[in-house]
Amino acid sequence: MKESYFPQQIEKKWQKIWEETGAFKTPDNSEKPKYFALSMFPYPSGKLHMGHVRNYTITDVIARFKKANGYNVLHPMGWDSFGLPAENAAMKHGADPETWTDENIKYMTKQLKMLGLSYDWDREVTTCKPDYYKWTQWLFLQLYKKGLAYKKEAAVNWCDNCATVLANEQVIDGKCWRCDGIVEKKYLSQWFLKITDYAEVLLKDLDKLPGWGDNVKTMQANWIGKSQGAIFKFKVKEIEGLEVPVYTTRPDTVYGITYLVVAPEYKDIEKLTTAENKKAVEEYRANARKMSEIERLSTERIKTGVPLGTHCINPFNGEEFPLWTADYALVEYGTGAVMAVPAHDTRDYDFAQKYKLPLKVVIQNPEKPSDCKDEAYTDSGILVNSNEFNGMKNEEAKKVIIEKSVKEGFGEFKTQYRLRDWLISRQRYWGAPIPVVYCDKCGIVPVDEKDLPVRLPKDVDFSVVGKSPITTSKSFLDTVCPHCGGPAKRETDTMDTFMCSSWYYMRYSDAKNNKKPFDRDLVNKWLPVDQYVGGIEHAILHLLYSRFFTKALKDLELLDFDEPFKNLLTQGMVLKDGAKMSKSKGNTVDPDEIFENYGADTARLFILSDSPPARDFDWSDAGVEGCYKFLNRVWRLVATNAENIDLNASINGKTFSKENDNLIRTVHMAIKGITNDISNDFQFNTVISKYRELTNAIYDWQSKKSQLSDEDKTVLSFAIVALLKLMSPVAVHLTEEAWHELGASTSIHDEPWLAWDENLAKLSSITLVVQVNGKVKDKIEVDEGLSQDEMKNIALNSPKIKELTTGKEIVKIIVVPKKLVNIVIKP
RNA sequence: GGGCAUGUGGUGGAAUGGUAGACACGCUAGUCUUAGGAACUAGUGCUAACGCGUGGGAGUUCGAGUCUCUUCAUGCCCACCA
Repeated sequence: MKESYFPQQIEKKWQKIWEETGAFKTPDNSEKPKYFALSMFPYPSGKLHMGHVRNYTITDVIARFKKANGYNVLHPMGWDSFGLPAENAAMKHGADPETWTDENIKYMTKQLKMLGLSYDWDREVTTCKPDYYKWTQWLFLQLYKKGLAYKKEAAVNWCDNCATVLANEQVIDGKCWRCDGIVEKKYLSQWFLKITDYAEVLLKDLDKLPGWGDNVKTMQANWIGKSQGAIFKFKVKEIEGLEVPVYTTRPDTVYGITYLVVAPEYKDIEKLTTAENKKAVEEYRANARKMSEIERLSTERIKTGVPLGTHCINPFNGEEFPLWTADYALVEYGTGAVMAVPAHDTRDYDFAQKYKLPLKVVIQNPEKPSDCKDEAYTDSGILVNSNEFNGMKNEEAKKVIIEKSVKEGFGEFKTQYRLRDWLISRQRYWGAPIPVVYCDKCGIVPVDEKDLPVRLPKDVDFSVVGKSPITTSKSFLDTVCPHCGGPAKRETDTMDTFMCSSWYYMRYSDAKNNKKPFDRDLVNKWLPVDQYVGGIEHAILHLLYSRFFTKALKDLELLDFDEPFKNLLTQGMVLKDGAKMSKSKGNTVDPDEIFENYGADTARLFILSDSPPARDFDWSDAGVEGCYKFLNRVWRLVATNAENIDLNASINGKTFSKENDNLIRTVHMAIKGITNDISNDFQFNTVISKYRELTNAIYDWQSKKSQLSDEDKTVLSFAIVALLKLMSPVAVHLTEEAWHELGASTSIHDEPWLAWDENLAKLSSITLVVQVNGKVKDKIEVDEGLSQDEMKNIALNSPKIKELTTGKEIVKIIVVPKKLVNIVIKP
């Protein structure tokens, strides 16, 4: 065995052998229990970045660990390959998006293979291929038939740069999530999925996910945004028969209303405006329309509004108050109208201050009454000025006040969600065409299932501006109506790529099926995903959509489970010098260079070593170097001892010298510690520190031996075999090469994981810690298995302790078995 | 403004309520080398020392990095959602 470590040669060699022998193929049928380990599949942008390396290494180590522990592991990979960058590249370089995407996939596949990942490539899924998007389209049709996909005219988020609409989830601070362009509101007829039908169950079932982090769950819960309250209807004084309904979560403050606000886009606003106020209201509304989302959402912006001239009547007490329009009321939430209670709501307070509107106190803190002149009182308290409800606690009043409104016919209980329906149309080329046609006679008609897929046309002009390139195709647009056979036009919108990624993990269970998206038995066998690993940036978008899809497909009886991902690990970002790696900052590290200079095993080891997976990881060149040196150290340890190592040596049933016994104990402790660290939240950073501890221990042991006896060789063999096996999920190539150099003929990756002996996984002696008043004052080496009294005596007889306790009154003595004695004295 | 995280040496980070700083990076000496950015050995929280030390302040406990309250700072997510 060569004493020098040449990762590049070793890695290429084994990658080839593994591929040729089909080492990572996953059979559908196996006696073993299943385990589905999944990384979020990448967008084929061109090259892997370190975030990918981290993500896939984490999942790969999990997959290999589970495989060694007796599971039939499904560990697939695929490509989220529809999307705008391909189209932009096409526009820039004149390349076909398909060619551009294919080339990227080819290159990135090569990189993934160089990383030594244990994927079953037979199950590869590529969302832009017709054999995949056919089924995305098919699923759309099933949702359409079930009434979960619909088209409607709506104010949508429009990004001019990308010339397409965006889902609410894709608008960040009023800007486009992709290009940072300013998002405007436009009225367009668009396709939506009815995710709001599932709002309640999507919220409630978060409780079924103990394997998800609370941060992700609260983010989803906040996004769904459930609130409970009431709708009250207010009669308009000037107009017979017209009512303005409002949604409120504070029905207890209903006696404190002093005005009412409707959104500028409110449907009845023109009717509610008097002739004198018409001009001012029109101006205000025109201005609101022009404002971008960013300006409008700005918190710092001072609230503005204008009166409409009309009034409403409070049905609870007959009071009259004016109607205003102001853009702090949102047309798309609740009813688009708000009852304003300046005394008990900070926004209403600010507005009332500005326009000198009155305020009326109806909730009081009995300990600290306030007239609310200086600020709104928004905490709980006792009702005042509220007729029969005076003296009630406001939390109790909420219910009875709504009950009164229900009984008298002007109100109802109402649960409201902030979640909106999912807008899935995109006016872009590189996506799955929405499979419907428009017929003059029959209207919207779904494409016949047997005619799927609706293929993307090739005869398109990518240089067009301001509209989708797909509309330039001559072959695509005209078709016949599947219903009446008459002439019809195809839908030119394509689907949001998040549709494609909402079900890809199901396709892995039956990737080659050309009869259906997946076989029901196979999807039920492999899913849900046992461990999903990916970035926190998908906490809302992808993960919420996927949960919705799973529930909808269950209702369509295509599968039998209701949550797609049992356990979720959200990995932290990869940083360099404390900042996120990005091309614009110029602080990226190219994985290819790392593979070339140090090898994949070093990259894998390092990316797991410094931080726990959920935390951000700071890339350092010195750290890479350190990992490379460590692998060299391991290699040298094995190589210099190759002649002394017998893979078949057994320590069972033998007794050993003290120092050999100690090395055996160290190995058992390492097996136990590493197994527990992986099982417990995948703490790979401590796993790797235990590799180092074990390696150091073997070197130490060896440095005390000038010559090895047969017993020594047996113990050394035991330790080295354990070290290699424990390291095999991480340093996949090095351990395989060493394993074979030591004479094995089968793969180390087919060896079972190691078991430890609880009696050996601890030190033979213990350190007795002696404290006085909780402070450590002495440490004494003692045998294990002392009685509590013996421990106490040893502690009290220690010279250091005697010195401290002489002449002092001992109040009590605490003894923790096998650990410590704490002597409490009076000071 | 709301929610969720996170605060431990020069740095990344370890610590079932029981020896704080495992394991590394870095640094300082030294050995071996023509040389070393290789390898190995020793040291490395602060303090001259008594001692002091897990962002600050309180509390529970025989004992707190860990539990409770409070406060500050940083990061992320949401944000005029009535």
